[in-house]
Amino acid sequence: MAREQSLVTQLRAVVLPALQLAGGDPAEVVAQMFDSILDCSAKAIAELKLLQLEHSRAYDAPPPPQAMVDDKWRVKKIFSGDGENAKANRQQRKRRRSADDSVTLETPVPHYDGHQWRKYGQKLINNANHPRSYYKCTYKQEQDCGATKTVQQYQDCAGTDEPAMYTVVYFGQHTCKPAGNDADAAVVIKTESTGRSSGCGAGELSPSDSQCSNISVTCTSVVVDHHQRTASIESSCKLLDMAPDLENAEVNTYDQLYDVAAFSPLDLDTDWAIDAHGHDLLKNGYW
DNA sequence: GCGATTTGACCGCG
DNA sequence: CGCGGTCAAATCGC
Repeated sequence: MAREQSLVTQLRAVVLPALQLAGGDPAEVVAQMFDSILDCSAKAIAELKLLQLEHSRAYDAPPPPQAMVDDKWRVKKIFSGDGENAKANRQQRKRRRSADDSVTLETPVPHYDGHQWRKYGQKLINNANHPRSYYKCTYKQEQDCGATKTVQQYQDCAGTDEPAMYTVVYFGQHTCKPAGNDADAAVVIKTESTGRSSGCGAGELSPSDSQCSNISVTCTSVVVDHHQRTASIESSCKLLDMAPDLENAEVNTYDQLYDVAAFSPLDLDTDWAIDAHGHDLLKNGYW
């Protein structure tokens, strides 16, 4: 995947200048397509890295979630705490990160890692051109999930064809289960017309950010059930313009299944989970 | 109105 | 004392 990403980036650098010389709209459309391809591969890489991390932790005597959280944070002052003083309460919560137990990832699309995050801070860091953003798991409150991450851009993309690159550092481990996720092993491919570009997941990036693709998507929902090896199109969408006979179609082979999926734009903002079939593929080295 | 983001203040650590 | 991480009130936006 990394190799593919590198090659696409190189191809982009070759093709785009030529198209821009020719002038016209195609250059813009092609640029958006390249961005979308890079978005997809970066998300896949991020997901695989996280999965790899979770696997390696599973084999390395995983501590109970709460113990992990407690080990990760060091609290210097513990106040016996009748809570009479708001400052004292805040001090009790003050913690400092340990460099251990963190995973660093470099990616042009820092938000597509399969989890939902809430931004809680932004800070200018010494000797850095861009601020660092701080995120915690959306489900921290409800499910006491201790996962956090920081995102910092380290490569300027202004005036170049290179995509902006971000350093993403993950701390802690997700103990949450995203809402509305059934135990069912079906893969749900869901996209919707939000007007928001596919490249701007958490809304952190400015509209001018080069990672934002302006390709609009109106496909609303495709459900793929690997158990029954069927796919049904749940609502009409642009997908049907490309393949009108797919509506309510039954797809009986995996090749057809993936053909359907290939027409469907990936929703990179949605939580993704690898289903049982995916785990089999992983186990057998197909990915 | 409510959830998410922004931003200045606060705090611990080195 | 400076830096980085977190908090929480203010603000935004749907």
